[in-house]
Amino acid sequence: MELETGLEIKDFISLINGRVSATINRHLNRKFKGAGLGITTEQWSVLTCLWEKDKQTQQYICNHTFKDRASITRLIDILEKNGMVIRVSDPGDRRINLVHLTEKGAELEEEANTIIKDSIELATKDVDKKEFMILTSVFKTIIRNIED
Amino acid sequence: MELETGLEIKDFISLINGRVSATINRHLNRKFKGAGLGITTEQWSVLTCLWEKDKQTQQYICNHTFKDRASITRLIDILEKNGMVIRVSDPGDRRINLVHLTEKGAELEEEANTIIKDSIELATKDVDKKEFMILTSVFKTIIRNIED
DNA sequence: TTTGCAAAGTTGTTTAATCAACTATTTATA
DNA sequence: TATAAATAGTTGATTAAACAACTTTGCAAA
Repeated sequence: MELETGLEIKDFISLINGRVSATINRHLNRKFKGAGLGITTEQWSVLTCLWEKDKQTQQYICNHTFKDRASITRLIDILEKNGMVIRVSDPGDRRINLVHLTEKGAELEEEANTIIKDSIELATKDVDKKEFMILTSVFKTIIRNIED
Repeated sequence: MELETGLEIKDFISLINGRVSATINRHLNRKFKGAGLGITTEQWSVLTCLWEKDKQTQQYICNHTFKDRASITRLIDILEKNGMVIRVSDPGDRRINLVHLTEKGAELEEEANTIIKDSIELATKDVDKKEFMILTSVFKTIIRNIED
């Protein structure tokens, strides 16, 4: 099946079914597990927000991870259960939870970043920087075209 | 954080967290739902195998959708429950199920493909064909680098 | 022939995303 | 001030992926 834009539909299917991101995710989750970090890549994406700036609201974490409120509630449930973060109710606005890193959660940063960095370098071996920038810009266009 | 390849780590994060494929998936699932098709994009990816050639084994469907056996078992459970396909045991090798399209399942093809086609054209508006080909080739390289 | 191994599927458990409905709190407005 | 609307977060239901353990069936080598 061919599209009016001249693109082949099957070239789009790995994007639809998320084969590339699923492969990267699987790879990284195995590395995390192998290193005994005790977190998944989804939980890692929450922690990156806090490593950058601790004590954020759940809403802030939603915006920065592109996940919805329900997903963040449940990811933080697990992170809290596993002792990586704690919820602290904001005394100034009691609707708000400020998510605090624990020492255990803070300590993961370095090792997690090393794994991420190594994996990205492995994944993008032989990928030209210019080509990667094109991919990034195509992504932005697609998101702009269809988001919400 | 910068990588040795000169790539920025944050440009890779939307790939890790699958933001683009998740956005496409969400968009398509809403279109399918809006049109009352009664299938998800994951179920659609199974059906595409059968529309191309009916009466395939579950293993064949695994290979062509890049999903694992357990996922295919459950997707076919749902498709069978909803009357889109039926499992028929192969008399020549009783380990094998041949998955048959029902009339209902076969009839979905045209409408589903129209939705897919329209959505892809919307998503790739203003995306240059040459740029899309680069994206496809970068994907192939990444998968080759890290798969299994 | 039997013994063992490979192949095709299934099932249980955990993690996650989506969507809709819900509570609690705060802010705006009439 | 009373009421409505917006914001922050939670919960339930459904669909899905990953992984390991499992059953059944077929095949090959000893």
